[in-house]
Amino acid sequence: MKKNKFYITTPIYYVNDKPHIGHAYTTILADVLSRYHRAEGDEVFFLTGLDEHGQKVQQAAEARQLSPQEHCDDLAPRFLGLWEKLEIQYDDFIRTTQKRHIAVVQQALQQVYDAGDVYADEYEGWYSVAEERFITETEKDSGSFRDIKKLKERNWFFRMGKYQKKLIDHIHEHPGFIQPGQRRNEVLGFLRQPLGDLCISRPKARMGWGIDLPFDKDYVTYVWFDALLNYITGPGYLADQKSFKKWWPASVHLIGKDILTTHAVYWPTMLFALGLPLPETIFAHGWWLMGKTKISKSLGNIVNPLDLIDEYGVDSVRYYLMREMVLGQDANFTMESFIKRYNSDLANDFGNLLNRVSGLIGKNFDGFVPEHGKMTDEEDHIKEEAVRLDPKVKKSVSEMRLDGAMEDILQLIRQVNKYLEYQAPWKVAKTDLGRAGTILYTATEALRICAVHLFPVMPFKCKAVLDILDNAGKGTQWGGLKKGAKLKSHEALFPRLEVPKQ
RNA sequence: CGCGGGGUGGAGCAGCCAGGUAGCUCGUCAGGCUCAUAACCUGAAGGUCGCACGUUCAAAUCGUGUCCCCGCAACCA
Repeated sequence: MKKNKFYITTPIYYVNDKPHIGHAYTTILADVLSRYHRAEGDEVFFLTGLDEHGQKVQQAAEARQLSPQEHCDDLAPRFLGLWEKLEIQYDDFIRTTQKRHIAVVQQALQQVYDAGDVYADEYEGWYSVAEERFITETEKDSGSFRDIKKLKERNWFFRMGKYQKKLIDHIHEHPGFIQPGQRRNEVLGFLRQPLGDLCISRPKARMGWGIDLPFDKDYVTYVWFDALLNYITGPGYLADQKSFKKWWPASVHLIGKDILTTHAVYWPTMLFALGLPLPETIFAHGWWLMGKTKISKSLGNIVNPLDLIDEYGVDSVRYYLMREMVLGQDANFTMESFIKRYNSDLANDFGNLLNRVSGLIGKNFDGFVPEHGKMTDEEDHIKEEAVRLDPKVKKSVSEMRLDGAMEDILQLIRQVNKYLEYQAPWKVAKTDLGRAGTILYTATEALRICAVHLFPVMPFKCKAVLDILDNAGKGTQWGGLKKGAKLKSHEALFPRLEVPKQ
């Protein structure tokens, strides 16, 4: 089903540290999905940003002897720099210290307060002096916290429990609300127990880096209540009604599995309290585990996948990340698997196919894409598969199965390699140039279609392919290749990586 | 018995919901081709689908039990 508007978000990243692979993965995934939707003609709004309040930020700033704001201002460009490097085409970059966001948080708080969903109460629990925060009973029992004491503190609470039934009903009525299904079950399991209320304040005496509660100046807002609201600040809640109405509710909140509860429980109840519709989908992906990467002398001691970008190009890293992580599962990052993917998929199959067709067309047709003659069953079969690829990829993308989409495309590329093997245009050309032309046209057109489908994942390399094919059409329909187009000479698209034998 | 997910040839996954020849990628071995980035193509070896019972003409697929791994379990991004 085609939608006209697609509003996708990443979490806003917490700036207590430098950006890492987890941030990069979620953001690339959002970018790839955005690009697929744009390619389908959808209007897209892609929001990402930074979560800059809270205790951890305050502590990180103190450790560097900076003010919290200075600390954030210093880290923000690092994220922006990485997004640039990763070719991320976001539409808006939000920082929770921006005026527009502070205004939304305070007005939202006031609204919820006025509606009677906020009350003050004494909270008593175990407090870790070293960590400067309350810890859970489980954490206390784990014994990994020293210097703990019972502490009683007055705080403001949001009546989250009030919306428990409504949330459960919503999840039941909207099977796609929390994905994958496994996570949905997890949330439903969590909601089987009574849902308590949420503490949404922190006394300034203890933690001052946050947004003032509008109804009590001695407190700042709990960081999650602040952060989640970014999703409505972005499209213009309270500031630009027209824009907000156009974009909200979000199509997809992409998140890591570690922040499922906040997004699937806190956030929806907050939206209920604000009288706003819920996002269509909250999608929790898995984690990148740093597997046992063998250290190879010739490849250097690359331990951070982000370092691969400078070495092997942003496109191959984007491809690897999209291809290697399955749906909502965890994935292992290893140098071996990266090289394997790169060589087998990108160098041997994709890049090599380009060389084959461009080389053959160069030799036999002076580099001009030949006219195709009569299509035999073999050509019809390739064409049929190329046409079928479009709905396949659309389906995989709509289900967030980027690994499946990549595999679908690679299957066609392999099939074209096979087709060439059987048709052997390098032989046919000697006796029947017309027939060879038909074969090469078919292979090249199929390759073009694959490049178009791979474009959202590998924008640089796929643009290069289309350029080599003389500004070939960007459509996924058969026939986008210009007849008589002059192919450009080129280097290997993905030079094979040599791995020394162990 | 807190809730949930998973255990499939050397590795990583699909198949399970709607039972009926166990599929894909990588790796290994043999062969072919030689247009191409020592790439590409074909074939082969390799799995009692964690284990045990049960339902059924028939189970990786449904049910029960059991072992192992993992995730979640509220104020912590």
